Amino acid sequence: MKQQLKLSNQLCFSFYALSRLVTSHYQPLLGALDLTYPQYLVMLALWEHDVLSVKALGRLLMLDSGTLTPLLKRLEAKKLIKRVRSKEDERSVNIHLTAAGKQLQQQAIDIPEKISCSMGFTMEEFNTLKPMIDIILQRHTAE
Amino acid sequence: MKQQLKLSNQLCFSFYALSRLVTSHYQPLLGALDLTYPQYLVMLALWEHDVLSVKALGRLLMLDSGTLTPLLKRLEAKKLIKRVRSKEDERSVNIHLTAAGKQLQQQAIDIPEKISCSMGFTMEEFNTLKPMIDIILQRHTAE
DNA sequence: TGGAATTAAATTGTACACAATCTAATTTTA
DNA sequence: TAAAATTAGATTGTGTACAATTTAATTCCA
Repeated sequence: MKQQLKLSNQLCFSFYALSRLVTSHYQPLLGALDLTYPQYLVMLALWEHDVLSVKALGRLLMLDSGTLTPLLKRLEAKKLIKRVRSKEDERSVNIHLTAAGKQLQQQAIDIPEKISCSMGFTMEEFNTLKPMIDIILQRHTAE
Repeated sequence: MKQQLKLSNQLCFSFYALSRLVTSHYQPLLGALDLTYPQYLVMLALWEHDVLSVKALGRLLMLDSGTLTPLLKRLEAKKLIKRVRSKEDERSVNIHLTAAGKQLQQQAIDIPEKISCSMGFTMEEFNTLKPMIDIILQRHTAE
């Protein structure tokens, strides 16, 4: 196998390994809040937007209803959110935070700093990786 | 939530979204070979090393036996590999390629180029991202 | 040397991911 | 406006991930 093609593979593997490494660093912090990483992402989105349809959540997190529906049911079982079918469009389901869901934000407030610390990101890494990766993501999102 | 802390979150989310985006680009190519992306990674490792213990595979791919054992059973069911308990150490299981497993490499030979093309990676992205991410991975692997 | 500690896989259980399909509601358009 | 097409979620089925535990084999070491 040609060297260049092999390296290209490894870049994709690096993304895959890095994603799992990052998630593993969240685990002890999120475990204390009884959240998984994808559940935390949903909570982050709701803390920012307050109410979101399943479709809007899916667009933000790039996840489909096959992933979100059971995840949202688990968050509802924990009393952090409420799923309310929209009156204007009965196909749509709106996700609301409960009081407990809103309060959880206080316990999550220092997670980003702890993760950054735990991962040991440098300023240079942050400033280089974030824009470069987001450009790649945008290339395949906008159409 | 402070701006800087929020951005740190989003960097981790970018990693998570990018990893899934990359995998989705492999899917149509690997589907033709009846492989998933993690199965393809195992095959890549075996094409390079010929024989590997489950432990060695786990070290290379950063996956544990809870993930690998069922995955390897599926590859064995497809007749691409053989699982052979080691004679020297009966705790260990060595993974061998079958003739079919070796031959599959020919059908996979152009996947890296197609992925690079499909993802639209630039030289600059490749040359910046690969070393930077691998340094982050190494920080948390070596101890 | 023989019991304690360690190690390698396998197993169990929970939670994503995602393709494919289904159902019900809404929009399009002939 | 009524049938066709589209849309939003839910469901089904397969395959990871990974924590926690178990089993069997090996190594340590008192």
